[in-house]
Amino acid sequence: MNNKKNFVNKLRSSGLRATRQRIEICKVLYDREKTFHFTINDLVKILQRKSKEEISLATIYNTVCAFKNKNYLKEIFINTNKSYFDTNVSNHHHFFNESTEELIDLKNSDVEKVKIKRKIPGKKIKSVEVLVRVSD
Amino acid sequence: MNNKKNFVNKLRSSGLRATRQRIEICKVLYDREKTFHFTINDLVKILQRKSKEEISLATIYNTVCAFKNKNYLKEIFINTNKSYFDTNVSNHHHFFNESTEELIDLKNSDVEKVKIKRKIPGKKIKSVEVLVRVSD
DNA sequence: TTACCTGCAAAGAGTTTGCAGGTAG
DNA sequence: CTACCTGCAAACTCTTTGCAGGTAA
Repeated sequence: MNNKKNFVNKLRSSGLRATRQRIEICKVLYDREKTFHFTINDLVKILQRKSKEEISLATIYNTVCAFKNKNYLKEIFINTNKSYFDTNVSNHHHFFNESTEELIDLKNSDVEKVKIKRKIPGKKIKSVEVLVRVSD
Repeated sequence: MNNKKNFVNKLRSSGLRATRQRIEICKVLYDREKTFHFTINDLVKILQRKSKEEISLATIYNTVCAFKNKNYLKEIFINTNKSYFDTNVSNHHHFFNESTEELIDLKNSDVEKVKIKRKIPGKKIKSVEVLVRVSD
C-alpha cells in the first residue's frame, strides 16, 4: 500500500495520471530489489499472471512508451525484432546471453572506462554503450 | 568488367550462384572505396536508380541475409524498427548520428581496448561492441 | 538436367493509431 | 466537468515464406 502511494506520486509528479493500469505496471516494474529487464511480451505475461483485470496490449505499449519518455525506462537495442527495456536508467553496459535471450547489467566497475579518441566535428556524444554478447 | 568476374568468383567460392541480381547487389555493396553502411530501404533505392531491370524486394532481403550468413555483411543493431548492415565485417565499433540516422565506423585505434572485468560462468564472450550515439 | 534462385503475393511479427467510451483530478 | 486515458480493432512497417516459373552450372 505504501508502494502504491509512491507510484501515484511518481506518476503525478511527471504529469501522468495515476490510473489503475499504470499503477499495476509500476508494481511489476519497480516493486523489486534488482533492476528489471524485459520485452513487452514478458511484461504482458507477468501482468496476465498477477492481475485479475486484464490490461490491454495498447495500454501496455502506451505506458511503456510514456515511461521511456519520462526516463523511467531505458530502451536497449539488441535485436531488430523486439524491444528490450531496462528499469535501470543510469549509464551502464550489458551482457546479452544469446542462448537465453537474457539481458544482464554490467556494473560500471565491471568495465574499464571506454575512451573514444575520435570526435565528430559539431556533434556531441549522447551515450557510449557497450554490449557484450555471450553464449554457451 | 573485372569487378564482375571478382564478384562471380566470390559468390561461387561460397556456394552461391552468380545470378544477375546478386552481382548487381555486389556492385552496389563492394565496388567502392570505403565501407558501406545501409538499411534495406537504402539498398532498394540505390538499386532502383542504378539498374534498368528491377530486383524484387524478396530477393534483396534473401540476398542480404545470404551475405550476412556468409559473413560478407555484418548486422548492426541500433534501432528496433530497421536493420543496419555494414560491409566492414571485422570487429570494430560505431558512431551513430541520431540527427541523420547515419552510421560511421570507428577504427580500432579510435577506441581504447574495452576491458570486461566480469565473467559469466560457463559463457563465452562472442563480441564486444561499442555504440557511440552522437547528435547536433 | 536439376538444384538453386527469383518474384509475386500473402502471411507474420511487433508496434502504432483512431476513435468511442471511461475516469482521474 | 473536461482533459486525459483505455481498449478494441484496424492499420502499419519491416521482414519472411510458399510456390510457380526461371536459370546457372
